[in-house]
Amino acid sequence: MRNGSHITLDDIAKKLSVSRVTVSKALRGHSDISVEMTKKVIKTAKELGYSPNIIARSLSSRRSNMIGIVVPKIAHYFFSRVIEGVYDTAFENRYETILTVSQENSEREWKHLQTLVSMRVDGIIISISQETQDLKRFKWIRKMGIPLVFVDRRPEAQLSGFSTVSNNDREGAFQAVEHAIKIGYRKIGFIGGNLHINIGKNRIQGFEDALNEYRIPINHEWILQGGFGKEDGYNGLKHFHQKGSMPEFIFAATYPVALGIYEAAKELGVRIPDDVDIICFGDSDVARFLSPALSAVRQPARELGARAVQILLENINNQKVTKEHHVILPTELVIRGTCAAKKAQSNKIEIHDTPR
Amino acid sequence: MRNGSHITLDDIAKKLSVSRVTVSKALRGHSDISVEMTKKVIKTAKELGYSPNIIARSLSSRRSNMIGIVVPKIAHYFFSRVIEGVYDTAFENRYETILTVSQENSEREWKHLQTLVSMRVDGIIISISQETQDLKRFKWIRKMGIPLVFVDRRPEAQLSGFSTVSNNDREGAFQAVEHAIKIGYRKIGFIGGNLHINIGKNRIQGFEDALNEYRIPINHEWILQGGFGKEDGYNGLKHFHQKGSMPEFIFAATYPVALGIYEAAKELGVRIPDDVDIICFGDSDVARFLSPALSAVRQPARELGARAVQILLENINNQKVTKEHHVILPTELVIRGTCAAKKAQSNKIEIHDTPR
DNA sequence: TTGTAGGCGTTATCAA
DNA sequence: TTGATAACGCCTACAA
Repeated sequence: MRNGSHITLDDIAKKLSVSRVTVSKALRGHSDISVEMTKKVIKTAKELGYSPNIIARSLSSRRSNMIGIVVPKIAHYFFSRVIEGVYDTAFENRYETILTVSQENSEREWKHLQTLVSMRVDGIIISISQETQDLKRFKWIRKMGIPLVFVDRRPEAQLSGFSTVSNNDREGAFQAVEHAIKIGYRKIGFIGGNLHINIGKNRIQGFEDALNEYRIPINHEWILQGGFGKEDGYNGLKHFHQKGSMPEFIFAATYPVALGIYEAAKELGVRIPDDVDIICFGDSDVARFLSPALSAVRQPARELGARAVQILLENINNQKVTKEHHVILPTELVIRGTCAAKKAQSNKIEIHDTPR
Repeated sequence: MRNGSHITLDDIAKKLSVSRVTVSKALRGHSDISVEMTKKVIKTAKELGYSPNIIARSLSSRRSNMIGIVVPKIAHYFFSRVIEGVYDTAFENRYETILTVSQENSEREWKHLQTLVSMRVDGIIISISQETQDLKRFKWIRKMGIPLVFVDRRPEAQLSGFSTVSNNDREGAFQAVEHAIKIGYRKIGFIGGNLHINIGKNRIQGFEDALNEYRIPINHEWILQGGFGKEDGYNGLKHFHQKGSMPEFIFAATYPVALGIYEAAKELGVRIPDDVDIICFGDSDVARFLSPALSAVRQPARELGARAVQILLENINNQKVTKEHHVILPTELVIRGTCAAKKAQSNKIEIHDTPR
């Protein structure tokens, strides 16, 4: 908002010697106004370079036509696709999207939520940070009467009154681990996630379910939880290596975790998939160009975002009937270079002598 | 902006039997107000669950504390890093960022710019779409008195009154191609970009300068321009293949272009780097895990965004002295698997029989 | 230290 | 079909 040089409705009204209201209505194509008048108004608005003041409009109409979104990260394939879905869908529905990024920091997330409320967004979409445990903030939002939809990540704890859009995390993880078992792996580990967030909980659930179903004992030394980032994968593999106890196969809770594992493996001279094989939850556009090509549980990221917006808009427009929706989209197992077939020498590599 | 249930300054004022102004000042820590009063106000504000209405504040103060940013793409390593830099820097300066995405579409970009102006953002950062040629929109913004800074992509045509932040595109391209020449390549091609955008112009300029400097004739059949996307790389390589005239080495104008080349190569059975070697402008976090590991001209993407915000804020706060800044950040050549050494058999592969 | 008056640019309501 | 008036919630300037 700058040097007061902006043209206002009054400017147009004066020039045309009509009232401000007439101009306002004409510009919005109100049927009240004569066609002739409308044309005149639009013409001079253009001439004067009129740009409607959305802020004033929002204040007056008590409707901002903005939705807010909070994500943990942005330079991250999954989220950037989700965001894309959100933006495109919102745009199609003439909504502006206010993006905020928590950087996996719970405090920052809280600040962003408060800001979005202060901006009087009409609704909020959120995928929570890996640190977030506090439910108060969501109850507050609910009390404020602002519709909120969770995409992908949400608190695992009981929390009603919000719609959710997510993947079938348990099933996706199950399928991946089942596949690993079927090609012969038995020493199977898990890196990433945590239990207070739905995706962490459900993905490890799928992991355990698969092992149980095939009666494979779970070795808790091979389960490393914490966060969803690259550093978690990196530290995880290093940890296994250091302890001299490496699983043959690792299920990575997210794509960044898998990247971290690639990174550590390279550094340690651990060969993928020969020494440790791997699959992860979450695909990426470059996964098939990686060396080795990374297998993954593909999530319909873009659609996740799109659905979230649709549900949110529905909530916004039917404030009274606001029922909860819980959409679960299926995943798809994509097998590439990793997790393709168990390498012959897998029992050759032993605990104490990680090669290279 | 919802069901009118929001607490306002008046609510707090009434409860405390003071005036609205007192509350407003107290909440903003104005020195006018007694410590005691301030405490009381803050306390009841908290009790009532007060959330300041930023919209009203903006309208009244004629300052939105928002900056707008327009980028061509979001699920794109470079831009997501730029955006990250913008967000973090804006956040540190208590500015909210309104992100819009043109999806490489000039019309959409124009709409977004109008929306940002309508939102009365205090300033705008933009990296233009590959289609954008029209300068009128920028002149309009200038006339509106809204500071605007170009990051990375801007119109190549003469346009004054705006600050710019970019890489040393010519130099970066030059170094990359020079490197290719030094390791022995002579049949060198270029894919991506176009001449009406600075980065397209400068990168090919660097390319040509390098060839000229080393007195290597330029084969225009091996220069393919158009856009900056994956599809351009993909179509580019296919085109070379189809025509039966393949360079030994390709400089890709962007990282997505390189990915497109990888894709096409895989499909066609063209081997990288044996049949065609490659380097691209723009690094990525996974480049070193690609097969083969992709060499690149690294851009300080995050810093680009950060600097743009700094300059923009400076422009916003010194509306009068608003001088143009033109920051050019250096790039860094990162050699990995590709472009590492010329393969011996390079003159074996001939035009008509692209090997398997 | 606190309060009053006026205005920011729109829209909604009701009257002409 | 048009217009006058009163919000919307806050801030600035000035007065008490």
